[in-house]
Amino acid sequence: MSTRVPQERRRRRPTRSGVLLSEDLIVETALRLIGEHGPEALSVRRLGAALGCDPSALYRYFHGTDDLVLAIADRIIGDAMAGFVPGADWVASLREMALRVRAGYLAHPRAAAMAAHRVTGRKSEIQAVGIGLLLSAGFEPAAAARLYLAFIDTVLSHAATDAAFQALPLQQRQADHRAWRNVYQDLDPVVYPALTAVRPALPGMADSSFEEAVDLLLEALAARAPTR
Amino acid sequence: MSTRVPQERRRRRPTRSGVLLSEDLIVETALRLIGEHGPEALSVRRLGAALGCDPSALYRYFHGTDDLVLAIADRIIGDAMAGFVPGADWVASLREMALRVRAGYLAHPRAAAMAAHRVTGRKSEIQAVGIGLLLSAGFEPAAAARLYLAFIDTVLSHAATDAAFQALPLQQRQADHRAWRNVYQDLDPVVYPALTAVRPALPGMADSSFEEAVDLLLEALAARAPTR
DNA sequence: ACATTGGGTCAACCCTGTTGACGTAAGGCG
DNA sequence: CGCCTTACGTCAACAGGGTTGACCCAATGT
Repeated sequence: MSTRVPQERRRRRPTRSGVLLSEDLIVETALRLIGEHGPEALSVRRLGAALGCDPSALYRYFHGTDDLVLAIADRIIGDAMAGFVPGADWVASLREMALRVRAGYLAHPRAAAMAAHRVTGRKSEIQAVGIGLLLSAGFEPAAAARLYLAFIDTVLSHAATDAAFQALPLQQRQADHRAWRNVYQDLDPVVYPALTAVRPALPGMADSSFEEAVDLLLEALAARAPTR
Repeated sequence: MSTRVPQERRRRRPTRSGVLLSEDLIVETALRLIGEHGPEALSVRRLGAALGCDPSALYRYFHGTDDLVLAIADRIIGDAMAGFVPGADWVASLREMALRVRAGYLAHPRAAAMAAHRVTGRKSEIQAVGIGLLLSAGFEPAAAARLYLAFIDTVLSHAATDAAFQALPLQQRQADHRAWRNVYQDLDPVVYPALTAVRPALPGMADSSFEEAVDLLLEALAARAPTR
């Protein structure tokens, strides 16, 4: 689960500035902090200051920074998938799941970039729905599990990369952008004749290949589906 | 490029302990440090100690930690792709590229996990070769660029996720592993009847879905290829 | 041989996560 | 109603982090 200090909490005591701490409040404040001032603005000390409590008070709710990050990741995925119900069309349903995951990450790019590589309970819940969709498509249980894992791992990874790029400071994003362009301008047309033909068609860095990748995966899955 | 302090460097002066600093030596020492003692062992101070120089000396070669990380990422990708030449079979060539990228990341899991989300010059070099392969497959230039971007982005992202998981401390890896299993054990068979059928077929967390995902992508690309 | 300056060193600054002791008030219970 | 326990907010301290500016020495071009 998200919280690693799972004891039932009674004995609430207001902080010095009158705030009643809670796991939810901490996670929400952390998300707000990250969203407003960037991912490096999240520190135990700053979070404590934003909450109006001593930094060490947070250790009553989370075992450490890692725990907090996991809770944040859980919250992001949970929000993104809230209210999702798979439909009759399994391909369309898988696509919607993928788009929801990405939307959730991009809604909190900097938080997602930090947390995306950790497996959490919420992420696992997604798996239950997804494997069911592939079973309904006629795949054998073993194949359904294997293929869905490949699908969702790819979606989560790709979405994480998108989020990580969005999370970079504008300066670095532009520098990375420039790096792409420079490569093509500096390359020798004799060595890479193919590239000169492509140059005008190169996609801008602003675009993401996420949807294209999802389409490719879904095409391959549909082609492999037994009943058609 | 990797180094953001690109001035030609003359005036070499041995350090107090007799070592001649260089960009390469620094990157190699950093990789060694990370490989031996984990990613959190990489700090300017420790790196200085390992090199036998004052920590601040490193700022003559890299503008800061971020620069250093970029240089490390560059080195990893460069090493992985060293000596690669695309063959006649474009599908096989793309697959080899994917496997090389992943192998490179897994060779330095902790370094890759830290650096994987940054775009670097080396990564761009890969693109030149890849787009050429898709052009040779008969794709239009615009489609070739778009599809290859989707392919390589996915491969890099997925490989980064794999590396990030390998980079986790054993304790956390096991905890994440347990989280997966628990979800299935705790789920209600009435709500998720599909899952109970799959349970014995669930893949272990040790396995990665990387190759399966690459196969799916390549299948979709082959199906879309004009000349076949 | 000299002037220039690259670059290694040192000290200092302020940040970080984390922990142990401490005490206060909230809640259960008689 | 009032005591006792203990959850939990607070405080102080520690070790470690990145980064910078001043300093100065020696390697280099002339």
